[in-house]
Amino acid sequence: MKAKLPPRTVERLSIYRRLLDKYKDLDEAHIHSHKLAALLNLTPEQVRRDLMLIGLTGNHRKGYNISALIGLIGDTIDREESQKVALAGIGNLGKAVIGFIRKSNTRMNVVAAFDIDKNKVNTRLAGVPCYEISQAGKIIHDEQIRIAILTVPPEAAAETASLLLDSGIKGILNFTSVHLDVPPHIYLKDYDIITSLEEIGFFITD
Amino acid sequence: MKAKLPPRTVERLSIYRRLLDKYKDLDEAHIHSHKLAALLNLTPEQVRRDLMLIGLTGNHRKGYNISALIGLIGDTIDREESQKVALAGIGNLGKAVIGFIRKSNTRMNVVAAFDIDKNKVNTRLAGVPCYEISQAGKIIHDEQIRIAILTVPPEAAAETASLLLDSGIKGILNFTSVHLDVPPHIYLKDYDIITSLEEIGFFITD
DNA sequence: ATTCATCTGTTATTTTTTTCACATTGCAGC
DNA sequence: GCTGCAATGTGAAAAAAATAACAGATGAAT
Ligand SMILES: NC(=O)c1ccc[n+]([C@@H]2O[C@H](COP(=O)([O-])OP(=O)(O)OC[C@H]3O[C@@H](n4cnc5c(N)ncnc54)[C@H](O)[C@@H]3O)[C@@H](O)[C@H]2O)c1
Ligand SMILES: NC(=O)c1ccc[n+]([C@@H]2O[C@H](COP(=O)([O-])OP(=O)(O)OC[C@H]3O[C@@H](n4cnc5c(N)ncnc54)[C@H](O)[C@@H]3O)[C@@H](O)[C@H]2O)c1
Repeated sequence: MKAKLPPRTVERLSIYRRLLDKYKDLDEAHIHSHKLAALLNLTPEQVRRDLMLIGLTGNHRKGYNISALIGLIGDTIDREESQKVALAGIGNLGKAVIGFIRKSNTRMNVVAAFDIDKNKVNTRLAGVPCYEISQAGKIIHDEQIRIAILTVPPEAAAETASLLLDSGIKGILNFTSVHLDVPPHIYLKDYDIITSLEEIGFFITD
Repeated sequence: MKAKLPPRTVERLSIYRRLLDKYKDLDEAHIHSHKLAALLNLTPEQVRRDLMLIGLTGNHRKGYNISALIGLIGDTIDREESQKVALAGIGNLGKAVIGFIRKSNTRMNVVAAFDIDKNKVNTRLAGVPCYEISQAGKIIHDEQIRIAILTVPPEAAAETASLLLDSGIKGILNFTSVHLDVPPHIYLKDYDIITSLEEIGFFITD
């Protein structure tokens, strides 16, 4: 299991599942590659190849069975059980992110949030317990959390990241726009809205 | 001007500039391709190729002049003057995004925010005026805003997007996780944190 | 002034990703 | 039960992106 898949395919698989989760209750039990492609601005070939790579066989007439598809994507890209996620920095962005993940139907499970601000600790946010950042080491270790979301202010980014890594975090989603120097076995993903905006600005046509 | 550049290169150019903006005041006037690459987890060849594509010539011994680099990236990826951006949905995420863009040193300029909640309109957020969503059409048209950020609740996404497009918006950065059906000449960029997290979950190694 | 190590600029190569093309399959309708 | 249309599954081709390789440039050291 867990064959070597192209990163782009993994990304799209996650997107297929998110889209189809909304479809699975209503109307059809099956979907065609070209329908799925049209919904996501992809090509039908791309969709078929992705599904081929995970070994899903569609019906030549009816298309792909939606619940089989969702199930197999899960078997392919999810770990055994739901994965625990920690979040550091309960500001506007942190709150939005926690709320969003909680509302989404995903196996990513935010189980702890950390902040330095005493007013924010010992509360719950969308069901997630908030702790002092000083407790992060212990909690991440005890709960075996391996993924962290970093939404602290830029000044605190480097320091907080190294604390997280010392506690056993293996992957970081970094929103701080600060470059983090992480060892090669750590999976780091940066997201910066400015980059997205500038790309849009470059490619729009009047 | 504005040669046909690969999307990946445009993305990285934006990232180079954001990083180097922080460097330009202090220490060195020049930077080597391998230094820049190391700071961003890229290869030196990739950096050199990107800079070659925009016609930047480095000094064979000292590397690239940082201010020349910043200037040329601007000449390449920016439009004439700063670009106006509108934001719809002043919730937690919307507030975080406005604050972030305002603090960043970018030519992307958020000039209007819209919400349906009467308590939020006629205030200012990090200097950005907030209006009723019903005024969006007029303001976007009058101010000739062409880029919009969508941070309304999922239920309102489709409706708000079509309002924005009708008002003259050409590019949308969509955070709602709802699929938007836009005409082909509109540049749509979706961002979904769940996809990023699931990708991290798939690629981390224990 | 010359040597030399090091870095750039660019062509060539490899790898990755997407698209094409089409044989094969399954079902609806006759 | 055939027939034919409309899908899928997949090798092959093409395009895009990343990496390698190296000639030529430059300034530091002597
Ligand atoms: N990448 C993007 O697209 C994007 C968008 C918006 C914001 N951001 C960035 O995300 C971060 C958070 O933004 P925000 O608007 O939520 O800011 P915020 O100021 O509202 O929240 C920051 C939170 O971090 C807490 N904090 C401060 N130091 C800490 C520490 N050492 N350990 C733990 N918590 C600490 C603060 O108490 C606060 O609650 C900032 O770095 C901002 O630049 C990025
Ligand atoms: N993609 C991501 O990573 C990500 C992360 C967090 C949140 N989100 C999404 O972003 C959106 C906003 O999230 P949030 O946490 O800020 O939610 P929120 O509820 O705090 O804010 C939504 C805002 O939109 C306003 N609004 C509602 N209907 C509107 C309309 N028709 N026109 C204009 N404004 C309207 C509300 O008054 C509110 O101020 C949601 O769709 C959420 O799912 C996405």
